[in-house]
Amino acid sequence: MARTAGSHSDITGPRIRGAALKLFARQGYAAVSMRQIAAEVGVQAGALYNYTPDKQSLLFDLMRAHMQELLETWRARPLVGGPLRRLEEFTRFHIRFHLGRPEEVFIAYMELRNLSPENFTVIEGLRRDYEDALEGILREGVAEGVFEVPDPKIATLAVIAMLTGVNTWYRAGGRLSLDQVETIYWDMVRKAVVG
Amino acid sequence: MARTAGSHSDITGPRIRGAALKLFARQGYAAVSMRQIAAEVGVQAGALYNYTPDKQSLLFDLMRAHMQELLETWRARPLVGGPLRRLEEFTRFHIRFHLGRPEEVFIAYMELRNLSPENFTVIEGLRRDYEDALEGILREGVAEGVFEVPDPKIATLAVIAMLTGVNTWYRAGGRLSLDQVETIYWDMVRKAVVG
DNA sequence: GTCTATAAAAAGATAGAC
DNA sequence: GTCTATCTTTTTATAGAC
Repeated sequence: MARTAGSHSDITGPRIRGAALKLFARQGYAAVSMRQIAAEVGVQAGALYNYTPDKQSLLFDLMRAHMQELLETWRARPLVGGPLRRLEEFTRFHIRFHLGRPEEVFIAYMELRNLSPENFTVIEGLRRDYEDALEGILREGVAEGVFEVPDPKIATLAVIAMLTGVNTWYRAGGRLSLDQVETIYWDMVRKAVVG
Repeated sequence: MARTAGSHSDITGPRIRGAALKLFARQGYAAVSMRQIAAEVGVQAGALYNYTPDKQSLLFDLMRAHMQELLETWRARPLVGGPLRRLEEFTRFHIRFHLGRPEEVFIAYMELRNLSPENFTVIEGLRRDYEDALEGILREGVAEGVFEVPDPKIATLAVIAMLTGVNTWYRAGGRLSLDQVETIYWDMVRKAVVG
């Protein structure tokens, strides 16, 4: 059955989000024009407005989808073992998830200031939920005497900053396998929080 | 002695750099216009071009000055003690220096992609020099058997990422003093690299 | 749903008066 | 050294034909 000429609504939407993801990650939200996004997709700029009310929504939708997937993927994992085992799970999960989505991660960290105030509040809430997952593990470990952490909140932020930093240097096909990288970071995380 | 009307070359230059620093840090390089910078200084946009050839040079000069001051301040410190002592020095120095310059640090990390290729190469070289300072300490500690680090290069990047992360949450006048923050991070760094 | 065309605003940078 | 004025380009977003 022939498709109506010019009708591609089922694929154009995802392609627009994909183009925005790629371009925002490479050049930054403010430096990317709607025309560039349209050119990447292969349509004219005006057509974009059938899929997004404005440029801001494009950014917000990307960031929200990323943060929600991060949270839901973590929460869907089976809860096994004590704090030490779960901290290792978190460490390896965080590295693997983030290295698998470098563009989304880059945008999520770099473009917070380009969100409208209302959108910023939403994304900050999701980020906070994710941090709470790690903080819960650390507090549990402290309560059980497994971890020695003077300030669980700061340790949470320090560990996440350290782990996320892997995205700045890791490239697939490099000197170390993903599993080796996970193990090296887990070694540092474990030693840092175990008394 | 009366000054020539409209002549302020000795103070306008620094004021332009200060305004650019503030605005680039808050809104991002691409989102800031030359007119905004001029308004912040209290001059018209055209006057800026007496002090900078273009917007790109404004960004580059800020980043280069920051990285050079970071390197020179570190190198000016007396070299005392063994690897453990020097790692503590580095940790406390890094936190104190970075928390004292939140805007410069933010720009140095967020605006790399807005540098021209040639300017990017220069800044990356300075950043690499700074990383080498820490890597040297770690390698020395490994050689002396004080540190147990499977991969000094990765440990360098991990430690710097962790320490720089303090800028995302620390605010003067908060629950913890600067010295307390330094001590908490030093505790984690020490444990992470000592076998 | 996509196109062309355009409105309306803002951008980087320059020219020339003072 | 700073100003006003302007050139030239680019921007986001919309209107209306197909």
